[in-house]
Amino acid sequence: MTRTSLARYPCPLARAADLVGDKWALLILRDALAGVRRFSDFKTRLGASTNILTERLNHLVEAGILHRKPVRPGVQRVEYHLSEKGMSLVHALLALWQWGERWTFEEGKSPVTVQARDTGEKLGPLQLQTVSGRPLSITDIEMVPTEAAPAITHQSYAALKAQKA
Amino acid sequence: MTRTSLARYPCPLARAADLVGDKWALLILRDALAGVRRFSDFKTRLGASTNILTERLNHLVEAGILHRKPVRPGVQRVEYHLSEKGMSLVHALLALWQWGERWTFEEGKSPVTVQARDTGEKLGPLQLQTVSGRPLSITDIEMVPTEAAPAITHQSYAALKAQKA
DNA sequence: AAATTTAGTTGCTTAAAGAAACTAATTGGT
DNA sequence: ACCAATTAGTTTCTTTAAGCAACTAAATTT
Repeated sequence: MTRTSLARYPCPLARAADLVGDKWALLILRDALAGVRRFSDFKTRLGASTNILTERLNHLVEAGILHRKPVRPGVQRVEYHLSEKGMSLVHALLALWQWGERWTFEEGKSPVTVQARDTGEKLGPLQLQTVSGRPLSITDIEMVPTEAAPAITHQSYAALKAQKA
Repeated sequence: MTRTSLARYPCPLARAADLVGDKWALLILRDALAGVRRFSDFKTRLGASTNILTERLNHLVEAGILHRKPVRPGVQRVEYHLSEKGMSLVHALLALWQWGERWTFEEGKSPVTVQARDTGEKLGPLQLQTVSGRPLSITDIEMVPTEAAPAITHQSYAALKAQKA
């Protein structure tokens, strides 16, 4: 009865969810993107207990999303830095952020917001587009299997559960 | 020792994470966006046990993300439909999806992808922009407190944990 | 050099995840 | 119309993980 791991599911969303689909992980990433690096700072900002925080940070490090770096050379105390892989979660975090502003606060009542660094302008919604830059609306897209998908697509994902992490 | 609820945290991301920051919720939403409506279809596609699925669907219904609708008038069997609130999670889901394609599969090996419905073109990355439409890169943005934020911003979020859901 | 802060580890308790077995409506076949 | 199968759950039980508290060893401050 081990906990279901989505790491091997043949779906990008499932695999992403396996790594960051968790409340604490999302909050850690929020703070990391805001520049937080130290264990104690994460702790006070999140309010999570140390064992939980330790475990989540280790997971994110194993996943290559965070990097452990000595605070100064020669010393074993570490800071947690975002890797490129971690940085590129901004879009997802920001999308969730904007959704949260729209649906979990009254209009204009969000206590903290994201804005353009240079002019302070508010952000608009993330724009869907094709690789060539043609803008799309949310009804213009569809999920389709690729050539890389053998029989699995039309099978049940349940079969995957045989292979636990 | 109740589980920490993020529902009252003064942060849009925390509140969003409270509602959808969970593996099963994300997978349910993925399938809902792909057009799945029936309990049994969710079950076979997710491979979750029925009690878990029941609980998650109920949560999403309570949160106003899904709607329960009788399959036909006069009958008590229901289908789960996305509300507008649910639909507007597309950006977040798609951002996670794209991150998953980039970082959890080899190039071009994702078995299922999202594309433009009309031409089948691949999607490009979600584009950050200001309300006026000026494109921004991920380093051009910053998190800032608003006027709606009283003293709380510089306090620890830990204090919030006193108020459990 | 002593006191404090930082970054954890260990042990314990409660809550949630997961499996399996069961039930009541609804639907399909003959 | 009747019986079998499917659908949408509920209930019970076991295992895993969340959360708290107390402790420890480096590093930093005074």
